Amino acid sequence: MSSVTEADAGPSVLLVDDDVIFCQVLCQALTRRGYVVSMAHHMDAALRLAEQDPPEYAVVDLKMPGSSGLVLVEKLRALESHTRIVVLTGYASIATAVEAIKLGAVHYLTKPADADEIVQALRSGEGDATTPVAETPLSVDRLEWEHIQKVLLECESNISVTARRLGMHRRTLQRKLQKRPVRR
Amino acid sequence: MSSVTEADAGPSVLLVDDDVIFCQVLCQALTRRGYVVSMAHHMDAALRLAEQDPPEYAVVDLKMPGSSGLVLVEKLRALESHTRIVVLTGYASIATAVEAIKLGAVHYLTKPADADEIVQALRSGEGDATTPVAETPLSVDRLEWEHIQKVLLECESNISVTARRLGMHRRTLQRKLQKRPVRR
DNA sequence: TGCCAATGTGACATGATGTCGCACTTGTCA
DNA sequence: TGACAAGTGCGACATCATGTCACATTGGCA
Repeated sequence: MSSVTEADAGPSVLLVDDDVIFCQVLCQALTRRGYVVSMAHHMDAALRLAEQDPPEYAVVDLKMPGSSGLVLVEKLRALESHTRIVVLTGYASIATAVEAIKLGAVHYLTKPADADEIVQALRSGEGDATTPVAETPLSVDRLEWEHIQKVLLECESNISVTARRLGMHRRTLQRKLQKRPVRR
Repeated sequence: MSSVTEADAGPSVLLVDDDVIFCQVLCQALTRRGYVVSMAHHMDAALRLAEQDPPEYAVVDLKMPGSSGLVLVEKLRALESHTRIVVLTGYASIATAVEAIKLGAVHYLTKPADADEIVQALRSGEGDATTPVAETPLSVDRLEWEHIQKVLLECESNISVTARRLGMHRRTLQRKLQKRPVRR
């Protein structure tokens, strides 16, 4: 948890991601674009910063030590409902995307995403039904990933319970969760 | 476009999906659960039904002849903002999921999904709480089997094409098809 | 404090998968 | 009719994923 605060005006943005390097790079990119950036690498630190000075924007990762970034989205919104939050994760799933938007995130991006994309997402307006529909169905691997994520969310991220409900071995589930999701 | 309307009370639900068989099966399942179901297989028909009598619930597919189901979500909400809409699609993506929720859908599911899941989604987060929590989700194997069968059908049983679309090796697909009639 | 459930991780036998090759069929087209 | 492209079924084999057992650690609860 560190903070880079400059004296003058510029929209404030809070970065929350346990990947320190990633944070730093993104911090630079945003600073260069005129944002006043603060960073946190886990939930507690993020909350402390936000309580002290609620940011106008926030970029939060889903996979963090301890609890899910979804919880953070909820808390940030509770603290200051005008904060525009973008979820950014390398472990994206439809289940968490739906949840994130319901909790009030303005957008949901998958890593890798460049700074321009992120800025655009932060400022994006309401939805407008123009998103094209995929032309190919999900691959089996992807479908499995989505299903697992869905059940996992229903089980409040309890891996043991999820494994039992899916009729799969806990060890196997763990291994699948560690891997990054396949595209498509 | 047909409609199954019964005289008495029961929450009304509009099914919109160009897959006629799928619609009929789901219609039966919902009717059995006490819903008053009407069906449409493309947007115009759906809108006509909705204008005439806005439903309390709606289940809409994304991939339909003509325009995207997302447009329909928008229009249904414009017609009657209390309609609780669930998007259900075999061509899911994170982008459309985010868009659907922003447009006001209450949930976003990927096919295959069973009737219980759909009902649960329709009611999710509804005022009077009561989230009965799904008992046993489909096993991963079963899900995979259903998905394969669906795509195989779309590919007119062409195993090579299906394998490519599913991102799996043809040999593997063959083996899977030989083995399972699959339980549970 | 001891118990219980959940988690993260290592190790290992076994089964599933990706990959290549080949023979055979079918439909198209010059 | 022959050449050709695409699909199918199946054998073989190296590699990877899975199920299974074990153990240490953590956090809640009585």
